[in-house]
Amino acid sequence: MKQSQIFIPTLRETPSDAEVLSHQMMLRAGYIRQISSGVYSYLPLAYRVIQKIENIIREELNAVGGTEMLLPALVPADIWKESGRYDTYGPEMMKLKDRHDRDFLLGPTHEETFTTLIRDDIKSYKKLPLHLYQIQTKYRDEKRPRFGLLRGREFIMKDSYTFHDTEESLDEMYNDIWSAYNNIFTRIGLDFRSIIADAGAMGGRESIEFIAISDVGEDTIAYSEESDYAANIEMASSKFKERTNTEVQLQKEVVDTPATTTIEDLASFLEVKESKILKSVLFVADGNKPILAIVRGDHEVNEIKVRMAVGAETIETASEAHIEDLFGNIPVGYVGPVDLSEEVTIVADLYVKNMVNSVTGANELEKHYINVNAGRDFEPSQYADIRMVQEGDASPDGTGTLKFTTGIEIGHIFKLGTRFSESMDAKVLGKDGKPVPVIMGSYGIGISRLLSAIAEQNADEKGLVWPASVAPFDVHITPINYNNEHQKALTDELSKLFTKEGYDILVDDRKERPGVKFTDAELMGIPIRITVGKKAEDDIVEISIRKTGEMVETKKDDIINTISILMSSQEESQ
RNA sequence: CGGGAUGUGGCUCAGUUUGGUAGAGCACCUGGUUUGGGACCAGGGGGUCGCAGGUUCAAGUCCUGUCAUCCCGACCA
Repeated sequence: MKQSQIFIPTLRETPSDAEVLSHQMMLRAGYIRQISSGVYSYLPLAYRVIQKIENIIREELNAVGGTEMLLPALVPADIWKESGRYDTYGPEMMKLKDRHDRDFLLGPTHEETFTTLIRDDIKSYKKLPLHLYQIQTKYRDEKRPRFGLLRGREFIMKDSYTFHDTEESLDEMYNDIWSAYNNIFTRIGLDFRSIIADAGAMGGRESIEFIAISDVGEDTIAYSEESDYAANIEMASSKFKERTNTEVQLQKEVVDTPATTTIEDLASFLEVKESKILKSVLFVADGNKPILAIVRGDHEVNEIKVRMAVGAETIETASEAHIEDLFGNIPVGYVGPVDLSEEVTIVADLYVKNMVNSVTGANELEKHYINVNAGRDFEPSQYADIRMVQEGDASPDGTGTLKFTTGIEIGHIFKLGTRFSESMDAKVLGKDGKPVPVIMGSYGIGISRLLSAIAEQNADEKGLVWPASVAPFDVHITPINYNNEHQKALTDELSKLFTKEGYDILVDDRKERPGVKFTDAELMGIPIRITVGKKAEDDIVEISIRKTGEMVETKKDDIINTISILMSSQEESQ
């Protein structure tokens, strides 16, 4: 393909509204343009990368039994009202009305639409399992779109849905898709991790997130340096060692503790370590059940873990009004688990088991108890892991310690169970002739976000550096002077030869000076560049590798061979 | 939604303090000279200064409102 015929508007300077490297480079290299906050046009180069990514996804999903289809992005509100998400999904949903004043939305995800389809057309377990997927534009009215394609309001997503009559069938397909995802991200050349994630948000029970490691990522993950354990920080746990504390249990006492509403103040006032204090945080589960979560003073409560421990759908920190209701008019700093009303469920972190003679709020203004012991002075309804892990904690699998890193969520798979089939009444007849709700899974890959993730991991100060598997072209031929007859003849000959061999070729036939061609080529980031210059008369050209900057001269007759060696070493190095 | 910042030609920005009727570099067009790392010379096109209202003889500049974009946070997944 000739460069003069493609729309590649490169910029010499960095647009002022781009902060992160991938965004800057994709703008400068002529891949994307912004049309509105979080809404982008994909120019020809970006679209070629997208198509390459899509084809890798198709190959891998088709290999595990998926079939591609396409649903409308425009969704009638009715089916979202059926599932209950029309009211709960929130302001991220792009809502609109048609001329008859009927409610519609632009799909942020498509569980409802797929479930409707299956409900109406699948009546027997014999038609299951089924894995359907689509590649489609999704809409989420994000509060704060950012970082170019990383968090957009309109974005391209691959979403799969699977339908099953048994849990075993779901497990099997979920695992197949999990490994397909690993293949996809590996082929794309990403440094990524699959991590344990929170499935609660989608109403499911098990979920894995795929995270591309990156400094600009919005997710924090905890991982073991010595094993393959990795989890979203909200889901991460650490290895808990129960110790038998030989310290003698002392008599509980009330002490005056004026103006000590924080753990820090209390610790310095009483001259004890923060780890000697019981931290109490009041939550409200499912809108009405008060939960008092207890963790060690130097630990933080993890809301999601509390929610899971008590088996609640939703959880939030209690409002001041709620606290006053239960404890009277005292600051939260004086709240504690001793002598609480039956109404409040006490959940204690595992580490509380190791604590003896602790300090805790006396539920009275400016007073704390000292020498409080769980089991004697209060009885938690359960002990559970409800703390945020900290860097340096032991990995839960016993191998290595936990480190934190940030990353970009590029894929997410969920075992949904019957969350949607029950609310939307999607049932099939089982072997025994009785209707059973269809068991579902859903599986997403953020395709447009992948562009940014790849670019973040593969750009340098000169521009983008695409992995060979997704590069918009395989080889970039830059004749120094396309008007020179030798150079033109050799360029055209090589172009034909490569095309015949199955390579995607971009020829810079523009009447530009060499410096312009080279800097543009480096911005665009095609893996291999062939420079046709003065030695064209002798059928000699230069091959340069974008990633390493390495450069070799080669004769025309050896070129296919040389390139295929270089390409395969590129693939391997990923 | 809270905090911060910015809107002047396609891009980067100056001009706003102190009001006097819009500028530079790059990009673009024409001609010429150049041709292995963002060339040079000459000529040229392109801007209701985000939008609306107000003050004033006069507004890019002052006032009020509004919209948009970006960053931090919160939120969401």
